Amino acid sequence: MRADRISLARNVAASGDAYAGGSPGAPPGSKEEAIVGAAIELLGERGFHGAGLRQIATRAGVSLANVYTYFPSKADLLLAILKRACADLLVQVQDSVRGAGSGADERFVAAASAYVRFCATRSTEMFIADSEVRYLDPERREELLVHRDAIQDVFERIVADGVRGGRFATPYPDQACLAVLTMCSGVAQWYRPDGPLTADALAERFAHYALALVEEGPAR
Amino acid sequence: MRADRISLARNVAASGDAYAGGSPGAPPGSKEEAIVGAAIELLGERGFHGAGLRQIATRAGVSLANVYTYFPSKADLLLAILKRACADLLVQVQDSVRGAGSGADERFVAAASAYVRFCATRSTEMFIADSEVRYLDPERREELLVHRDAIQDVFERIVADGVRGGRFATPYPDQACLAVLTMCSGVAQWYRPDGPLTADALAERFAHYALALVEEGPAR
Amino acid sequence: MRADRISLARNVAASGDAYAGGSPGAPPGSKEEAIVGAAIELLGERGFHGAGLRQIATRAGVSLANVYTYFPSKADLLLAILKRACADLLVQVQDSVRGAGSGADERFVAAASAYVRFCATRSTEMFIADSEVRYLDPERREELLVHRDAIQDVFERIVADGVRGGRFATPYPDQACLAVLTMCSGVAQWYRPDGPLTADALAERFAHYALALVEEGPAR
Amino acid sequence: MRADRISLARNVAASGDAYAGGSPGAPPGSKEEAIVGAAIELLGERGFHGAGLRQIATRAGVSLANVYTYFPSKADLLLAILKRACADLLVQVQDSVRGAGSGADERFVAAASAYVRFCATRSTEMFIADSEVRYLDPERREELLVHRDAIQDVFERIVADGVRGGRFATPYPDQACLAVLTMCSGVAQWYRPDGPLTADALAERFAHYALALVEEGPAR
DNA sequence: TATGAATGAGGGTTCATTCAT
DNA sequence: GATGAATGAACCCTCATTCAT
Repeated sequence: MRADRISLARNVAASGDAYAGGSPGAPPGSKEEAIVGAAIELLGERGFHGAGLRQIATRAGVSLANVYTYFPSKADLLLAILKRACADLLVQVQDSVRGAGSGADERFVAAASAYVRFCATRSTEMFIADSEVRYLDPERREELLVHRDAIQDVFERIVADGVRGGRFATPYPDQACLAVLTMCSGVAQWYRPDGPLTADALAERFAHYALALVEEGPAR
Repeated sequence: MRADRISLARNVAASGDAYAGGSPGAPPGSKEEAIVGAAIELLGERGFHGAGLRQIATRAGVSLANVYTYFPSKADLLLAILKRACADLLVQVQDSVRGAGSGADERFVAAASAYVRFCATRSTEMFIADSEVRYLDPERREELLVHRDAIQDVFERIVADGVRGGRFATPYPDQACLAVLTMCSGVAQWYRPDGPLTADALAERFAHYALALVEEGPAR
Repeated sequence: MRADRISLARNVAASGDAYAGGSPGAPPGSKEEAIVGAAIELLGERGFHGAGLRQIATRAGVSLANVYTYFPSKADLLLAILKRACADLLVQVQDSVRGAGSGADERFVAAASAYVRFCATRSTEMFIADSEVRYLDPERREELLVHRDAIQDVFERIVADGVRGGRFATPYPDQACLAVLTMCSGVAQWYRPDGPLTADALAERFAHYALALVEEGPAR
Repeated sequence: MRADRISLARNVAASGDAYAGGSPGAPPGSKEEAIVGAAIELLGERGFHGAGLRQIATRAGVSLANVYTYFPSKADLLLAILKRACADLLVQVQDSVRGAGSGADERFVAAASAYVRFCATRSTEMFIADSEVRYLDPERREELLVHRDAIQDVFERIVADGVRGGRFATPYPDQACLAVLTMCSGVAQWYRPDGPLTADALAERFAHYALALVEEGPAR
């Protein structure tokens, strides 16, 4: 087996990529930020039920009880992390689309590559978002799904446009969209910043795959 | 939003698809089988750390202590489940490939559709395999990765063949393979047997996407 | 101040009178019995919210977790204690009434003295019953109130009889009953077995007071 | 069961009668007064160990830390409440006695009815006084018992007078006194201002019972 | 094979209290 | 006077596991 091969199996969820900030909410250097950072790490490593608040507090250099100064419950801590990540992702995708040309293919590539880039640079959060949402109670989960559906909408609209305009030949646009998002989201499961590909290279390549999935054609 | 849309976000990991048996090991109707079945359900619903042995035992209609008659630890129970699923998957993929024509594209379609079909019919187990392997200790995890790498190998060999024979145009065969597997594995996260697509239809469609990803071409 | 005076204030709820068994349920010498005994003591000393399960377990010589082998929750432990006490009390009062003569005054004296005797001999449990019921959730509380209302009924029926027969002159039979029960129940708050009065002497005296409250008269 | 019956069991310690002021110490409208009021409510509802300072502060509309501006500890807050209630009670009983005729029976009725009236109008505080004193450390408890013994003294002196003058026939004056106080104190456990009796009516009736207990006789 | 009892460790959460601002 | 932040201890409860029966 070649040593540089990215094994789908062997790359699942190691730990360690630090929380690098993003959208505000917690001033950098604050205890709240430390808690969020530690929580992202530990939730990524051990999952929602496997990560204890005691460990999170310890890693954040904070007393256990003080976590409750910032987050009323463990579930709310998870929710806060995921809401921020989803909001950031939506913004980046939308910005990327806005900055692209007017063709459906250009906008689609922009969306997909922004999505993949985010899954790579914020991989732990995106990984958590995929794997731990289900442990939120319905009420909290709904808060998140709004964002996630919004993102899915962005893709589906572009693809629908592309199909209408004859640019994409896929006979099942939404199915294809789902396949695209599934494929791209999977990146968060195995991407390592120290791997053979940079986030940008990865994004470019997956955007290429995405185009293939919607069967972008030379039709003009 | 159309009612029949498959929301990537809203379909993550509900519970309930019953364990229907598969490879032997536990005679049907036995307590061991009941335990495995209950464990699959609960691991799917609550994850490894969220599912307690008490709940598993209760749902299986077995006393807690009796679980230890069949499995020496919780981790071994998880391992047993995943090993069986991976072995079954490997067998089905290999059988399917063997039953296909000799062309790389035919074998590739056979492999991908068998893979997807398995992810759909045994979705809970495959979902667990994706999300909970990481909680196994390295030793036990290694037992599993052998199977999973074997499957990845099957795909990579076919694609390499196809590229050599000029049937597939992808410039990065292994990357494409990874994308294919990621995309197909994702099916286990959102497939519902009561959804709009049968497992077979889904398999056919995703095999089609898979071909697109390796850029199967009309070159001959 | 005379040394032998019973101060209403100074005798509130010291601790220590051991649980001496009563109605079955837990075999004597069993861990369950030890838990119940320790719980009675500690609930008497510190109240429901003040008594920790750790202390109870420790005093019972049992591990904390093992308490849950016998009682599914702290509230259920309290409930079990109170149900048993109330049931025992009802039985003793009814037995005592049955064993008395047929006159309302005789039956009333029998009931009151049995009641007081129980409040004295099982003072801790009766004290808890008075002071901690309110911390039970409505559902569990209702289970208890059935018994307690049954006891109140016994008294009210006898008094009503006595009034009808001209034996009791009280113009407000139920009010008087309430006063009687309040007065008798209060015994559990200050009675000490090492005090100047035996339980029997106390019972006799309070039965006398009770008669005064319903204004038992020389009418015949 | 008649709907208007006062069930001894069902009337234990509901919550809610507001603190209406009384002796000074905290200017009306002040934060201190709000804290005391909220504390009375919550101590009545949940008991000393069940009522948290956070809840008290919240209900008082005050920050948690600010509670410590007025009371050095939770125990001191309880002490302050009970001292004030006991002092008020003593004053009212003494005033009532002073305003009565010179006969032992008149003074006794005055004392008892004042006592009951106080137990009814300030029922929550009196209820707390009965049920939560025991959680005070000995030192603080002693501060209270002074007041409570003083009240008991008032009754015992009157009864002793009455016995000496042949007005009361009870052979055990102090025992009877204890029974009277127990019975009257019990009012705080079940009296509801929206019940069938006004505080005044109740006081009159219980004073009547009290007379019966000391066997006030037509002897002259 | 099957089970109830037993346990140490740890789960999330709340406690009364302190202190710098 | 007033507050948000911070903490160690304790809360009730559940965990995976063991063992005698």
